[in-house]
Amino acid sequence: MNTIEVIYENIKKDVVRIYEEPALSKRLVIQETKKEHEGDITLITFPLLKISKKNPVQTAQEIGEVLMNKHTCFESFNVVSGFLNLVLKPEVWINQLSYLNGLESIGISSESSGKLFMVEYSSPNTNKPLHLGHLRNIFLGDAVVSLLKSVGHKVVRTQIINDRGIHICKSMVAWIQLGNSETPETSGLKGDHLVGKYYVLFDKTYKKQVAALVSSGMNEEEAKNSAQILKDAQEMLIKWEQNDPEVIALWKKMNGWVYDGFERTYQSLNISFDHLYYESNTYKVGKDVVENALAEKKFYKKEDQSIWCDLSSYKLDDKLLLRSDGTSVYMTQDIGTAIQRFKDYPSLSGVVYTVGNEQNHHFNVLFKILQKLDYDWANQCYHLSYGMVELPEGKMKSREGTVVDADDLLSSVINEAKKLTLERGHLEGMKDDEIDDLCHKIGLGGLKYFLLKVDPKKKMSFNPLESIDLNGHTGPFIQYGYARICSLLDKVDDYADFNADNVQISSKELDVIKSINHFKETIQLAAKDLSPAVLANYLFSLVKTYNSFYQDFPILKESNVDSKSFRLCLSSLTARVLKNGMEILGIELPSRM
RNA sequence: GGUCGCGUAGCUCAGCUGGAUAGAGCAUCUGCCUUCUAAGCAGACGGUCCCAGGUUCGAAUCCUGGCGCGAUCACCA
Repeated sequence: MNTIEVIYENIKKDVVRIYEEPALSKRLVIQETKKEHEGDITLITFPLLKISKKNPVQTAQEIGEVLMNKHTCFESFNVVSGFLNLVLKPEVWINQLSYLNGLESIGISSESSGKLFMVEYSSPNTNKPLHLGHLRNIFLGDAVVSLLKSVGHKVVRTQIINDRGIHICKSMVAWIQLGNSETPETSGLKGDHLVGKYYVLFDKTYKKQVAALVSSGMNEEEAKNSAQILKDAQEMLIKWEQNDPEVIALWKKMNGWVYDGFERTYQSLNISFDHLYYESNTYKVGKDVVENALAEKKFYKKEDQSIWCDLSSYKLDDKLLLRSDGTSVYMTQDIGTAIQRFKDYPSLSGVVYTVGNEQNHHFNVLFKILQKLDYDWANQCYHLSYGMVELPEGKMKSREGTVVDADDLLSSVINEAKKLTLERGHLEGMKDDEIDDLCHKIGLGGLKYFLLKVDPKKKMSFNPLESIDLNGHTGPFIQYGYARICSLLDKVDDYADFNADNVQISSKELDVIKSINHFKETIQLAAKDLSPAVLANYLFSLVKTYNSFYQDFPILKESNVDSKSFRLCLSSLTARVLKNGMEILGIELPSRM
């Protein structure tokens, strides 16, 4: 039985009964007692004064006496100004520990909610390799998937592959004109890096051409529109939408390279997806819907044949949905994708779009358009917006070459982890491939934790040196705490049940139990807010609390069998919480490091 | 200019639906390895919670107005 939960409920009921005021239970504030005061549970009496018609101290005293008389779980109570602090008997906490220890799966819901969610994340453009910003997206999305699962939902992991549009054509044109038939095999480059190279080459050539036109007397505006290589790309996009076989063949070939490259990166990140959507398919759905809606007069057409959605009722500017040349834009594709998803999964309770906050406006508009199209699921779409990742010297800019490449970053954190691990020299007897595996876990875990510990909606600053650091508020700190517990538990064959009467519980042990007791509500909160950071910060503080206890009590040297078993139980439970929690964040815990 | 977001220690960040003396990590300094892994622990130093009003028993938290930073307002994605 979850004793603590029951006690909270009882306090509520009793206070309601004392004042015979059912509406009270909503206004009651019951919380954990702050460290600096004596007690476990605190009831704040200020909201009750109007009903009790007494001063705060008298009210607290009155309630305290009733609770003490009625229940056996309280040792004592004290009143500090308006705060009623209740002290629980130690055995209540020991019982709670036994209860938690007996749970099959601690913190994670074993019951299904019956709801199905879809989470979209990653979704990179297929013209550039992944960078640091994508990593925040990927780790965040993946952790949100696990959070939703751990509160009982079913989840479909998805990404939309941005495989069409003018940006793809740019790489293709550049490859034809400047590529010398270079392939990943001949160049030795990972496919995504190779295609990215031609995207950059396009940009360089384009700028050169614009500059040439300007120096020959054309004004800049005009030059930007008439550079030959840009025209070539635009022409290619039209051919692409017309299914020109040659263009399609090249497109398939180059996209294939990119996918191979991404797949390799995903593998080393331990990431996978259940269902992929391709813009090259969904833009057609979008186009059809737009045309039908036009016929129903939900949208309108301008003289130049472009099609628009009127959003003035939402105080937003009108939005273009089909260009005058008939090709579709980003928004058209996203409309199609959303519709396709609810067609494929009619029982969806929600779709979460993990996309950077620079697109807040885009999603705002998208959801409004879907409402305008009368889809009843439009309000089940949620934009999980996250802030940009910046470097100490400022924003990442591809033009200035300050973009942090995902593959490079990953291998550098793993190398660094290896260097530090070998320096410590605690791994005697471990094989080389085991060490490599361990260092991958540490490096990747450190990186994930670093990107997840910050509130998603805030922009964050990424310090390459600090991310690799293994001290302080980091993933490896938590991994290390876990490894130490594993090593401790390794040294005992088994530990018996303990007799609660023979256990003297210290305040540090109490802190650990209380902290563990918060695990479930932390997950629920994190899932509700779609914020893995809440969980990440919780796990860190749990390790700190545990370490503080661990330091003071040489568990294996304890002569009292019950005390020893109690502490081992506490340790193993902490390890289980850490394992479950870190798994949700997508971080593996090595049992030795 | 309009809209949205952010502003907490020297730096990076916590602070749940308003609650008691605002917390961590890094950095700096001091202790602790003959004791279960010192990637650790204990302690010191460090704050006008951007500013000004308002709401109330009580505000870092809610409201209004400033200031600062960022994003966005594309026939780019």
